[in-house]
Amino acid sequence: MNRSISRNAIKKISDYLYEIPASFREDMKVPARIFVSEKMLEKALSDNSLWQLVNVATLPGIQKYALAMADIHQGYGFPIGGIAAVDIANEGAISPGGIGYDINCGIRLLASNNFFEEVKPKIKDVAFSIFNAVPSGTGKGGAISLKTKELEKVLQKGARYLLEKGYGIKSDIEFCEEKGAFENVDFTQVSSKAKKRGQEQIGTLGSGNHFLEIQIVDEIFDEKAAAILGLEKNQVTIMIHCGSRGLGHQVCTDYVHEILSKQDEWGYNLVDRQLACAPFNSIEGQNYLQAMKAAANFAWANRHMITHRVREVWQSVFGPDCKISTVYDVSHNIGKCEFYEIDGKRKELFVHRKGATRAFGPNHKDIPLEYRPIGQPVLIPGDMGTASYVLLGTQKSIDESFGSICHGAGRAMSRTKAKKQTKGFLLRQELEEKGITVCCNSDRGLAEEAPIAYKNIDEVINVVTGAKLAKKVARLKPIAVIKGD
DNA sequence: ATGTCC
Repeated sequence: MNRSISRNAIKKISDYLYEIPASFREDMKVPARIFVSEKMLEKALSDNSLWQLVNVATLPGIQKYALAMADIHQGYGFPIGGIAAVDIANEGAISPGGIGYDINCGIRLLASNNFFEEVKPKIKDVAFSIFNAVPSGTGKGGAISLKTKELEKVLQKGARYLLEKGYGIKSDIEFCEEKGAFENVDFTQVSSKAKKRGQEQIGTLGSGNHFLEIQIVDEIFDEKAAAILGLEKNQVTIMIHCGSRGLGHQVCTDYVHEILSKQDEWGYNLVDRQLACAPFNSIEGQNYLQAMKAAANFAWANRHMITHRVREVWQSVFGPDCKISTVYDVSHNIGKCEFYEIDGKRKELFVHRKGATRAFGPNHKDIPLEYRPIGQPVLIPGDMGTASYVLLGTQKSIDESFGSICHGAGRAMSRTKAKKQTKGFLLRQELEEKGITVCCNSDRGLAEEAPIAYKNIDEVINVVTGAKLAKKVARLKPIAVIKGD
């Protein structure tokens, strides 16, 4: 099978948009489009990610385009940094690979009411206290332990259940996508094996690229919007990047297995088995949807509990009057039912976002009232030790990319390659020399996430803002990195 | 991403 795609097959539409026409391969139902610069397109051609994007264009019921952003790289079946929307009423298919193994992996940004000068002298103290209060690393649990019935409440009510139990504050929920939970979720679609894996993992960070950073607001691009989001220059923020841990992973594993066994039954003959999908309206499709929603609720509860722990630590270090508030929480691995205009008709689509962040423009009803005039905050982490961005979604993103943009810098090399090319202890030293406190038990874990293993975040951001899918509000710079091994 | 292979 030829998986390489030649540059000649790709048509330039504008400086930030390229297209592989639907005529490129006979099984494509729609064109594949990638929001990218010429320079970054070269990177995308170096792995199988564009072949995967072409495969996505064959998905039953896919509408308009198979889309990818500049942070595209190879994933399970679907590329990471990709978006696919299918018509629910007209043979649309739901695919676990289009959402990813880490269901509702996402970013939460917290704002403290402290400034850099106040935090600087105590940075090691506060960073290591958070490192101790938020368990991290592969397979790690131990923040709290939930009984089966309690875990089931988390699956049904997400972060809202934890708020009822006395963890966190009401505004944490109000400034979270979906207000911290999908409603009316049938949690019985989550296997007992998945539930068991989740019981010890609420309030834990995980490993890989998951992290918690203490940051300062380094630059403001839009003073008015920043004020509405409660951000000022030199203010200290905390960014949490994690997902649904072993529970979400098990949900994906369970349903990929089930759905794979029925491809023939549904008359699907997909070019890559990793694209395995189910008719959206089939029993299996609906069961996966429910399990996916339950796992998403688990992830929101997870970030909510971490927020609670950070707040406790912050107040113990800087005093009880210090405030930690949730600026926003947004997923970048999720599937959602949303309405879009297709050929002049309003249609309900199921939008797969895999390593892609929702970026709704102003006045959308799903944005908190306070933010509605400016648009939805979009939180984009950079690679370790560089910078992260706060952006706002635009109407153009709704019109051109199903209300979505990128999710981060995107990997430029595999974890194994990164480990070979990097000395973890040197990287630790470099970060410390840049004034960044590093809380990580293993140098190997650091090496996997080395900046050279990632694309340049500024370039990725320039593409989405250049294409006017989002607007810049602020740039955040890390002063402490907390991560698992 | 992930009890990094039931």
